[in-house]
Amino acid sequence: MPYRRTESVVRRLAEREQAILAAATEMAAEGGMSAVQIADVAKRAGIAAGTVYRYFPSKTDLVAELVAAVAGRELDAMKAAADAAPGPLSALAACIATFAARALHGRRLAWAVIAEPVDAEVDAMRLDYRQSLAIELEGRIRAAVERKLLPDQDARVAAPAIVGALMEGLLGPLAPSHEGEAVAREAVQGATLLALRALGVGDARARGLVMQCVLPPSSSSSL
Amino acid sequence: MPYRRTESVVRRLAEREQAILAAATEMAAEGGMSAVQIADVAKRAGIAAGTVYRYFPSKTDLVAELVAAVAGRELDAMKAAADAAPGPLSALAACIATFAARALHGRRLAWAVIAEPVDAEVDAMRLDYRQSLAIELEGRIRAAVERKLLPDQDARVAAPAIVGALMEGLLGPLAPSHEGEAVAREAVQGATLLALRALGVGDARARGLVMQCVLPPSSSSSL
DNA sequence: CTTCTGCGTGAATCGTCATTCACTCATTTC
DNA sequence: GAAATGAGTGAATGACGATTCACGCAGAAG
Repeated sequence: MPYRRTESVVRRLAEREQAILAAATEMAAEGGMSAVQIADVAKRAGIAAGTVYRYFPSKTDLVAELVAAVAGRELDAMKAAADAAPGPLSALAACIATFAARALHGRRLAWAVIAEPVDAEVDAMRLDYRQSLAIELEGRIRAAVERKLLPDQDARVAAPAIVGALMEGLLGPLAPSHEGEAVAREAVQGATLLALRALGVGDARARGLVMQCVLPPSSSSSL
Repeated sequence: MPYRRTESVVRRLAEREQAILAAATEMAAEGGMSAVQIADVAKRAGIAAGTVYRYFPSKTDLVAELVAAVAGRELDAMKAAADAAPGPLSALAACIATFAARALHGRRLAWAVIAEPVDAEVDAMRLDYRQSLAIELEGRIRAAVERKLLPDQDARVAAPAIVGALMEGLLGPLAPSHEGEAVAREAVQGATLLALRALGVGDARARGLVMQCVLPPSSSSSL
């Protein structure tokens, strides 16, 4: 009978794979993408460098899974928040506020996953995330435009622009530090307000929407 | 008498320095920052790799000068456009439209200089540019807020957010291709409109401002 | 014309990481 | 328990680029 993996071995292998992924994610969250180095990831996961290659064919694949995992969580959160909203505009607001709040909470990781410099191959994976983000927003924008809740506009341009505004305003190196919880909340509200106005929601209406948005507690972290 | 550089030699040296800078800028414009490699830059400038180091102590310094040169031109253009405008809001609109139009024209270079991934040291230089951009906008926003032409807001957040929105909407990898002159113009107008609305200018008013903005001809390229 | 300074050269060097591989050891099979 | 399988190891390898340097040569000084 050929060699077969015992269940306990299978579990250990799966755990180890998760440990590697987790270690890589932590490295990214702490030091950005450039800190994700095989030797360091391996050390943090408590294994040898070569072992990483028993689980991931290349660093690119590892990073791709990392990005996919983080992106999936974030997109799910956005969709959930939006789908729970009463109308198209509220959904849009919820979507934006959720992204903003969660991104701000796991700031460095969000930046690493969405915008930080890496090599071309990894970049392709990140594009997927950005695209998913943009597409999610795009759909919500289109829905609102169709019902005349927003002025006519090209959602193809608007969606990425909103993503860019939030990234740069909240995450980018120029963004203020957002230390305390209160400050962070304010920043998220300000950014959301700005984004809604950008789409053509009037200032007063936008303020109302922002206030209605129960900001997701930072509990379900993006880490 | 000690060795002295003849005037003709001085000129040649200066020309060569410019040639290196120009070559580096072209490489960045064509292939992004990662294409700025000493060996290639040297080849394009018609010199040997080692020679580059007679003019720039390190690659970082070379890139820094590159960024500074491009940034200076762009900032000047923005300031000129804004200062020629009749009022604070027009100035803001002109500023944004000018940045958008010029960035779109030299798309790849603008992206390379402002947002593309590089190493930490080079990044510091780029921060300066982004900061200058943001500060320029920030001042204009503050001026408009003071005169009650815009709703109260934190210009520290708004300015970078606008830069981010323009970058991501017009330059980023997700942005549509903007082939023809007409399409590009439309994209710039759309982005400017979005930016103005983001700051709290009403949709109608914003459209008027955009229309008034005589978009700078693509003549004074950013290359 | 001779000597001297210093620019230009580009092959060699150095550093940084990802990736590989010959080997050891734990687990499985019989 | 012995043989077979494959997981884990980590030093060695390789690739990629920036940076250096000893040498040849053009132009400057006298």
